[in-house]
Amino acid sequence: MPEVEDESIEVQHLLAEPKTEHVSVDGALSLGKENSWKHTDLEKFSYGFDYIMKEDYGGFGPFNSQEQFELELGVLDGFLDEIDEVDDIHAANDISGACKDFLLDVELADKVSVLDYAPCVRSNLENSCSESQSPDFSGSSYAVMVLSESSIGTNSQSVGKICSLGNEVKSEVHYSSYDKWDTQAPAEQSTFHMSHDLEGLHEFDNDAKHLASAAPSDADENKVVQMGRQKRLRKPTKRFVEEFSDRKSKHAVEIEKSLSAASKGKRPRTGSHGKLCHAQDSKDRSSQMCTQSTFEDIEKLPDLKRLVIEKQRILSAAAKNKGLMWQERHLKALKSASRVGSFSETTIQTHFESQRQRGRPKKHLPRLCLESDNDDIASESEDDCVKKRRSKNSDRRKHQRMWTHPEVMKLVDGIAQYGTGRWTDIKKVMFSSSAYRTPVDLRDKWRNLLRASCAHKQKQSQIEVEEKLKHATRPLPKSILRRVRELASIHPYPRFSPGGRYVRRKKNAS
DNA sequence: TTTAGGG
DNA sequence: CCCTAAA
Repeated sequence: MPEVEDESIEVQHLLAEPKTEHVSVDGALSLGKENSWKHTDLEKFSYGFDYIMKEDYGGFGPFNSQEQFELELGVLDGFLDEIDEVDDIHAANDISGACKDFLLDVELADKVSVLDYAPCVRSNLENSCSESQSPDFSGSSYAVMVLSESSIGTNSQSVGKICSLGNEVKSEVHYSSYDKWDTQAPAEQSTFHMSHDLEGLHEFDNDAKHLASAAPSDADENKVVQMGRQKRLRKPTKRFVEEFSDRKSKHAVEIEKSLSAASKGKRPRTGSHGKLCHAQDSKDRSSQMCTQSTFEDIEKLPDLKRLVIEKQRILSAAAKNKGLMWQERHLKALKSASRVGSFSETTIQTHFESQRQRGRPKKHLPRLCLESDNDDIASESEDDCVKKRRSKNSDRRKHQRMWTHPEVMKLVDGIAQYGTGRWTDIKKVMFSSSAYRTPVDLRDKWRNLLRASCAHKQKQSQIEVEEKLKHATRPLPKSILRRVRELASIHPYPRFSPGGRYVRRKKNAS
């Protein structure tokens, strides 16, 4: 066990070394987040990562031997699975961003990491970006992860593609993967996922050709060719499916809000919107086609599988929509941040932080201009907007972000320093790095803290309170509570009486 | 724009 | 967390 830990730390260190606080490949990949990485896997991973960075971006490099070829494929065996294990597959979106940010940091620090792959990555990323930029994949950052797989046995080779053009980074990762789903499925069912020459995915043919030309033996070539032919989407893991469908409604609401906001013209519209429109639209077509093609076969499938497919359909819809709020929310931060570097920094950091907070919705594919979802049916989308606007009022509590204890402590410190009433200052000083905490948020949180501390103060129902705290996901430590109470007496918040009870000002006070 | 207060 | 009013 200590061995595993050591390795984990080492890998984390290597990957995240340039800037541990904000950006880390480890954060994006969720490496080390779970202990599932075995010692050997870690070794493989670090080697494979290195190799990919050096050779595999933009296509397979030459292989010295059959063994090496297979090794490199095997090296990343857990790669996709890990991404799947991350709370959602859109973590992939951040991988490229993380890479880029990582590179920027490496450059800035003028420090070459131990792996010494940074320059290589950069050039290859750029090459890849400019080379394979196709109409279907142009636009701002989003990610596509698709797997194709040979039909031979259970050892499958897959190609994952990660595009993030918005970050001016496009990366490709080739790996092999053992697809549990297919091995569980009877032979005749395993074809249900096959998609037939999807336009949006035509780049896979290119990948396959890369592979084919690089593959040392005929056997591999065969595999590779089949790979290209039998393009299919990887089915999301069960966990992914469940989480996604759980959040689906929430994201729908988010979109509604953004839509109405955009229609009101209150939200800033920048050039990136247009880009996004294009990219998202293209992606929508791809995913639509994917889902359609899977849908065609739905009749033939058993009920269980039909259910899964239906879920998948919902997922793709949700996936398309999830980025909207992300984009809107980050627009402010992006505007104030410097153009290139800070972009990925902000996004990555946000993603990283959200990763640490279980149960919180993650930020996802940037996605705007839903109206363009159905180019053919413009009127329908208008109707949708109306419907959404109508149901919008149902719940206003959207994109909430759980307050972590460190955050609470920062807030308390800030109040101790500035007192209540200077929330903007506190925000600037204590929460400068977290764009998602507005001064209003801080104030609201302080109000809640006061309430909590006051409730704790009242002895009568202390048992009840403690019960509640137990049930709470993150009960406030007594130390924090105590500080809040101290601070409350030093910096009395206007509407709270000294006694601690929340006093509402009478509206008709004369 | 920021803060206060209500929902 | 969201919204509005007021400063």
